[in-house]
Amino acid sequence: MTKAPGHGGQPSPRDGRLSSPAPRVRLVDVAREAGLSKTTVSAALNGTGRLSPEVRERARETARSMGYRPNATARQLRAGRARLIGYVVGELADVPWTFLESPYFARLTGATAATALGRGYAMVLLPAGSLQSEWSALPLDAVIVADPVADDRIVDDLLAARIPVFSDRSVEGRPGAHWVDVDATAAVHRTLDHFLDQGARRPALVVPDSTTRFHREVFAAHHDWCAAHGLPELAVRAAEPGNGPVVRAVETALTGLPERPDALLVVAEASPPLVLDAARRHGYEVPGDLLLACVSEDETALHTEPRVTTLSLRPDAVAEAGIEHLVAVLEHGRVETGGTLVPVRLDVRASSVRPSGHPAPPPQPPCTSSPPT
Amino acid sequence: MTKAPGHGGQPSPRDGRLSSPAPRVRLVDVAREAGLSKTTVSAALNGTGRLSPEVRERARETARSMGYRPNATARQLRAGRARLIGYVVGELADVPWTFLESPYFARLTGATAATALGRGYAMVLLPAGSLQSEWSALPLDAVIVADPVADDRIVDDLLAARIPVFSDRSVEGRPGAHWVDVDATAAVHRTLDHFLDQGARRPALVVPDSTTRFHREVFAAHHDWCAAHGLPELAVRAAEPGNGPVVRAVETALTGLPERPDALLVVAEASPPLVLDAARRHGYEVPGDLLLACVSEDETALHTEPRVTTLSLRPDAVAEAGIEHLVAVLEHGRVETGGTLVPVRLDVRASSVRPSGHPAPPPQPPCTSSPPT
DNA sequence: ATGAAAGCGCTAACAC
DNA sequence: GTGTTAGCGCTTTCAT
Repeated sequence: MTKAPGHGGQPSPRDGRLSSPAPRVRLVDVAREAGLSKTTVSAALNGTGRLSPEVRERARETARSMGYRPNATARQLRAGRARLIGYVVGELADVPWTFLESPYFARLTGATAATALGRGYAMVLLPAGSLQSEWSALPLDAVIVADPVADDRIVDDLLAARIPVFSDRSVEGRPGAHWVDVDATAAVHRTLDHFLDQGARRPALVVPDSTTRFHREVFAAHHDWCAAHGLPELAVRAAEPGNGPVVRAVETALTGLPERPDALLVVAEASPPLVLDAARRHGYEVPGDLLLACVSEDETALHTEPRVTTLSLRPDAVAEAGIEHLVAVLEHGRVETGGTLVPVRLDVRASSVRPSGHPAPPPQPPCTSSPPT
Repeated sequence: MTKAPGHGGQPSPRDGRLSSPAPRVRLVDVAREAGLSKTTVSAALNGTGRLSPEVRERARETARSMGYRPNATARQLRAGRARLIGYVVGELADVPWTFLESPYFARLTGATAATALGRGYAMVLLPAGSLQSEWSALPLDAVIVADPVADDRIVDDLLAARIPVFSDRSVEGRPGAHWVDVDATAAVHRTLDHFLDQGARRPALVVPDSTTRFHREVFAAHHDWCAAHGLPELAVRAAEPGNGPVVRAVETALTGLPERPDALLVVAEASPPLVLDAARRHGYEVPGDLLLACVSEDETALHTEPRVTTLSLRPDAVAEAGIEHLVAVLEHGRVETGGTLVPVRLDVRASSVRPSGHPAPPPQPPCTSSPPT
C-alpha cells in the first residue's frame, strides 16, 4: 500500500519504519535540523522578519538540502484564501466540455488561465451546468462564468454560497456578481455598416438560437440596424452551434429566404472554409455575388481563397479585462465598478470587399433562389 | 475596503461590527447555535459517527438555516490531500496555451477534466514550459503532462518535488512517473495498410518536426513500414504545427517530392477542408488522384465534399485511461502497472476510398510535378 | 450517544 | 534578532 503523497503529509503518525514512502519534510523538521525555530526558518524562507543574513542563509541552505517544500494547503488555510478560481462556460450545457472545441472559447480559456496565473491565481475547469457537488469541495476564491445560458442555476448557486461571480452583463446588478462583456451591438452594426459601404443592400445574418446574452443581443442589434436602414431583415437562426447546424443555417440563408442576400454575416463558430464551400456549392461567388464575414477566431480564415473577413470578439482582451476586474475585487475590495465592455475587431479581408469593376447587384430582385447542388 | 471572502475565513478577529462583509459561518458557530459540539455537528453533516437521528437532523437543519458551508482548505489540510491535479500540454512550449486550439488537445483537455471531476479531482490548467513558481503554491496531488517535448524541465521538476507525474511513454521507467500513450505505430501502419489496400503505391506522410514522442514515433513507423513494403519513403516534416506550416508542408509533399504521391497521410492538426483545398489547388482530385487521410479530431472532416478519412487518436479514451491510472496510483498505491497503450480508430470516409472504375495509377512515373496555382 | 482536545503545517503577534 | 505561542477550520481518536 504505497502512499503517493504528492502534497500533504498524512495525519498519520510519522513512523520511522523502513519502506515508508519517505515522510514529507515539514517546516519543523528543517528548524530542528538547522537548530532554529519554525518562525525563524519561515521568515528566512519568506524573506520576512528581521534576520541576520547568516541565519537566513543557513536556514535556506538547510531547507534546500533537505528538499523542503512548503505545504500549499497549510499556507492557504493560514492565508484565508487559496488563490484558486473556477471557470465555467455556460453555453452548450447539454454537451459539457465541447466548448473547448470552439476557437473562441479555446482562446478565452487559455487567455484566462494565462492571465490569472500571471496574477497568481490558478484556474480549475468546471463543466457547464456544474452541480454544487462538483465545486463545493474546492476552495474557490471566485468563479468565472463565461456566457451563461438563461436557465443555468450555477450563478445563483455560487452567489448563494457567497462566491464572487464574474460573468457577462446578464448578471448585472446582482450583489456579488461582476461583469465583462463583448460589445455585441457594436460588432453587428460595424460589420453591417461595412457591408453597406461595400454596396450590399440585402445583408443576411446567421446566428445560433441560444439563450446566451451575446446571441440575443446580436439578433436584436441586427433587427434594429435593418429597421434603422430600411433594409429587409434577413436572419436565420441555427438550431444550435456547431459546424453541421450552422452550415445548414447558412444554406437556408442563401437559398431559403424571401430575398437572395448579397452579404452574409455568420455569428457562430463555424469553420470559415466550410462556410465558403457552402456558398460556392449554392452558386455564389465570394466576394463577387456575396460578401462574407464570420465572427470567428479560427485562423483557417487566413488560409482560404479568398481570405475570409472575420470579426474577432477579442477573447484575449476579454480575459484580461475579466481577470483585472477579478483581482481588483478580490484584492482591493473594488465593488463599485459597473463592468467592462470590450470592443471587437473587424479584420476586413478579401471575402467582404466588393471587387473593383464588379458593380453592386441590381436592386432587390424579389427572389432569385439558385438551385441547390 | 470590502473584503470578498468567497472561501476562507480571514485570520482577522471576528468583529461584530456593522458593514463588515458578513463573516463566514464556521462549524463552531453552527455547533454553538445548535447547542452541540463541533464533533457532533461534523459527524452529523458527514454522516459519520453514531448519532441519534434527532440530533443529526437538528444539526443539519441548523447548518442549513445558517448557510453553513465547510471550509474546503481546512478539510484538505486535515485530509492530507487536495484532490487537485495539474494539467500541462508540453507541445508548443514557445506559444503556451495555443494547445487548446488544437481539436485533439481541446478534447483531451475536456475529457481529462471531466473524467477527473467524476472521480473527485479538480484540474488546474498550467502552461507549457511552466515554472516551479507557477505551480509550487498549489496543493497538487499529481500532474498530467501531455506530450512533453524533449527539453521541457517540467517532468524533472515535478518528480524532484515528489509530485507523481502522468505522461506519455517517454517517462517510462522513472520513479514516480506513469504513462498512457497512443499507439502511434499501429496508427501509421494501419492507415498505410489501408492506402495499400486501396491501390496506393506512393503514400506520402506529413508530420510536424517536433520532439514529441508521438511525432517521432510516427516518423519512425512510417520509415519502417516503407522499408518493409519496399516502397519509397515520401515524408515531409512541417516546420511546426499549425495550419499555415502544415498546409505548406502538404504542398511540398504534393509537388516537391521525388515522386508524385498517390496517397497522403497528414499527421498534424490541420483543418481537413484546408488540406483538401490545397490538394485541389495543386491539381489533385480526391480521392481520384490522391487518397487522403488526416490524423484529426476536427469534425469539419464530416462536412467536406468528399468527407475526409480521419484517424482518431481517441483523446477521450486516453483521458479515461490516464485518470483511471492516476486514481489507482493515488488511492490504491498501485505502482507496478507499466502503463497503458490506447488503440487508435480509423474512420474511413470517401477521401481515401479509390472510386470503383478508377484504376490505380500506372506504376511510378519518376516525377510528374503539377504546376502550382 | 456526545464532547473535549489534539493536531494537520504554516504564519504572525508578541515576548524576550 | 530569535523563539514561544496561538490560532486558520476541520476531523478524529479517546474519554465519559
